[in-house]
Amino acid sequence: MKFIIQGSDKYSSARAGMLETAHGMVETPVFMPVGTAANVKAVHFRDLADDIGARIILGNTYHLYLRPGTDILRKAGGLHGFTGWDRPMLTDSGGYQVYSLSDIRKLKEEGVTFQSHIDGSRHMFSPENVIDIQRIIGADIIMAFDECTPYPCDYAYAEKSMEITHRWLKRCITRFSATEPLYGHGQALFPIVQGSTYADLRKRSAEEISAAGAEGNAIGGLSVGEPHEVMYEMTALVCGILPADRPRYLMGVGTPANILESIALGIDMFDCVMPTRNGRNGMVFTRNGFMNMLNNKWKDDFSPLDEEGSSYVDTAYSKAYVRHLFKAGELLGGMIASMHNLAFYMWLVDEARKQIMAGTFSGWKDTMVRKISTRL
RNA sequence: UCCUCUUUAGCUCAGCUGGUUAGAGCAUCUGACUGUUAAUCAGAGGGUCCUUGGUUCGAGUCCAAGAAGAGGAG
Repeated sequence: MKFIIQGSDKYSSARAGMLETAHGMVETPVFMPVGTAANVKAVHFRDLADDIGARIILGNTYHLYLRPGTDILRKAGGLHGFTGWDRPMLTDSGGYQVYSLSDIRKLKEEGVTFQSHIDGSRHMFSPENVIDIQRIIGADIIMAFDECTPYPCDYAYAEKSMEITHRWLKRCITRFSATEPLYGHGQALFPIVQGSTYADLRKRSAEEISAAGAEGNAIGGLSVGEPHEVMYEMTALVCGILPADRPRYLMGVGTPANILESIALGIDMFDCVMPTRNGRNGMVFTRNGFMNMLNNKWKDDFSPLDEEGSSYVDTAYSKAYVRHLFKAGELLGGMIASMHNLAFYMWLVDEARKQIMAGTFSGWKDTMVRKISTRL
């Protein structure tokens, strides 16, 4: 996997790049729509590719392992074969589920035992089998198995957790090196920096992760409830240590403003459920601010959903109509909002890229952050 | 004409032998959502308990009369 830096901002750490994966080139900064269970919820793959212009999407080891399971995925030729999506993919390792499903799991040195949220059955994830499963899923980029610490997290636990994540990384790399891709295309393994909100832990983790010499690096354990300033502080600190010539991936982030601020700190890759989940719940992001489509004020606003939007849904449907769909509990509302929001996120990172290349990123970013943070 | 039943939030209804500030679901309005256990979750507003009179320390609840609606008989 190759990463070429094509431009960088004079007044911030923002950069524009090109990531070469087995399934094609990815221009950065990039936003990866979250497709947990072999689909991006409420959005067709055709729309995701053609209308939204998604360049790379995410899958999830935990969810795909439980359902449909590795046998089916193997027979289907991996997740690409199963879904028909022929662009790049990245899979998360299940580390986040260790955090989000914390009431039904047990963490030990060997790995994590957990109960399925679907049927309660007992399973175990270890660094080794998480790599094996991700070989079967076959994504272009796969993630190391980590523990995503909650916020707040006391220092002692954060340190202990970070250390186990580091030990797990070594085991992930060993297993990764000892195994081959199954479908004739290469895979890259990204390790994950942890350390909660403690600067010295983040520094140690970033150094340890950098030393692994991976093709790209991720920052995890942020955007779990900590104040934005803390998130930015940790991101800046870690970006200053991670190798500059490799892509940096800030996991799970975030709001449109979070993304622009983090691009300024040197992040190249993002993923977040926000455009799709919040979209299904009636929230629509635009370059002038965000709207809750359930609000009464849209009931007779027949103007386009977003006259500046790039998706066809933006002008095909009015605000009043979309509000009606949400009020009526119609599925189409969530589909329209998901499509619009993803297209908006794509526009946001594309525009950031253009501004970086043109040398105008910083000023544009400050204006944009103000605008997109406004409630309409 | 007579008999029976019903009347409580915008809607559909709970509310015991009378006893704190009359509740629920839905609807309405608002908020939350960050590597998806989420088309989810949370909060708020909203009442002449049909009317009038009575019994009682105290009535949505008991009594009387009336009103409106539904069903039945003639």
